[in-house]
Amino acid sequence: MNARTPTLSLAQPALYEQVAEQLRSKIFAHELKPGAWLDEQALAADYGISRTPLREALKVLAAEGLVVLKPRRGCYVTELSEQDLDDVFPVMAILEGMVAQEATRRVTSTNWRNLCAIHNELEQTAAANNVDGFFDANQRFHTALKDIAGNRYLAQLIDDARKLLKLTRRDSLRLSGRITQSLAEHREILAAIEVRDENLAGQRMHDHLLSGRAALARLASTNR
Amino acid sequence: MNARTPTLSLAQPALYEQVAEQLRSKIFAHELKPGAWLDEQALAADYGISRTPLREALKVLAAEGLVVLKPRRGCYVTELSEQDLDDVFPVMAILEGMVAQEATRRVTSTNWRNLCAIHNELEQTAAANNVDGFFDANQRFHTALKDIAGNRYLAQLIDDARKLLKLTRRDSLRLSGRITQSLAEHREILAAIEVRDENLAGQRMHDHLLSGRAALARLASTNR
DNA sequence: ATTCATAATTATGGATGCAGTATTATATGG
DNA sequence: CCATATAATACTGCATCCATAATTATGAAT
Repeated sequence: MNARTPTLSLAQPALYEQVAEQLRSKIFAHELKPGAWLDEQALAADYGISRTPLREALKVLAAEGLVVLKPRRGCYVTELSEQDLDDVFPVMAILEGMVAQEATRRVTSTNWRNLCAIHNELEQTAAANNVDGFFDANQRFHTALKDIAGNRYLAQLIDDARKLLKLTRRDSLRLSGRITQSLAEHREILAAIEVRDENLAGQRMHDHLLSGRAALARLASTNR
Repeated sequence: MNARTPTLSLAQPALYEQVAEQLRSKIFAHELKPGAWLDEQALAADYGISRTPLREALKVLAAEGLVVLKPRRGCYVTELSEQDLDDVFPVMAILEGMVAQEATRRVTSTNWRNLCAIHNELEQTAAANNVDGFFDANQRFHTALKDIAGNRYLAQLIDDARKLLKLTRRDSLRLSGRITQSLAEHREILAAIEVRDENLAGQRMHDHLLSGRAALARLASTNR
């Protein structure tokens, strides 16, 4: 192995991957709404590329569940039903619970300080009623736990599930009182980690996720 | 909607899907071994098709984790490390545990009779030391539970994980004594379902999967 | 003989072109 | 005026072709 052949290729990702990422952003931003048809040649022309890499990108997105490919009929952005949410959320709750459990087992003093730092941001953004800041810190808290848990497969599944859930633009944190409740739940989770009670931490994280689902359901019923 | 436009298209799957399925079989049969390079034009020539649908199939397999795509360097069958197995198995144990729990909650008398019928096959094939028969009935038992649980997302994750595990040809059931132990565990799971103790059923299924992992690990150490 | 540089070969990534099927528009009959 | 049949259009799916990067083979120099 010499300097000329970088095995850890920092090479730019393939074109189809770049396109897939662009499309993901468009889907998450609801620039491409659920149910919308993806016009291959229009998109290809848009990006100034041919249909070949674009179609490969669509295959990837289909595997992630973000779009559905109807043979001979084209590609459409996935529409999540309430039933789908009811299927995905409990699974995600279990998986996030497992992360919390595993992380509690493996947490070091360095990790712990980092978690506390992020939690402080949660406290402060919540006090300032800064929803976006809370959302961001919340995301980083869960990411930090995944890193501590150290199970790449588990982390992958959770990331995939989160991508799916992003298809619904609804955000439970915008529900009145939800931030306060979410913060309280986080405090309890952190407390369980502090005393190294892995089962309790797992259980509380699990319930935390389901509590988020319930909030989302309330949001759905008020929004109609 | 008229007879001319079958919305439930029974149309044959796209070529890239057929190819993906063919390749999956080859990978599972270890005709294509972990680490092996997939020669695009050779395979395309083999199937008598062009490289385009073949490459689309490879994207799908990559998303499933069965192959890895190295930019500008080609496509290789995924090699699972022991670490990967240690990551995947606990997750699968959790998921299968959730299936058992959910199925216990929803099982009907009809379901129950079906489960018992399959379990009887387990008993008989085990008594006859029919490993392949036991393997098959075992598969159908788990599938039946997934159907009863009725969570499509959960079922999908488990199927994906099982595909990954098929990359290792090792089969814990071939380990001496494993069938007897597996059968005993199944009996306990069934008993928990019978008394509708969902938590116990989930716990026992979880442990059953981990017991399978342990057997696999023993197999790995004896095989070297 | 071994190592490095250079040339030839080969494979991947992407673009273009074409056939077949879905969809839409048009026309004809009731 | 509406429904059905037919024609026109448009898009998907696949094949072929080309450019570029990677690998291998060849040759020269130490």
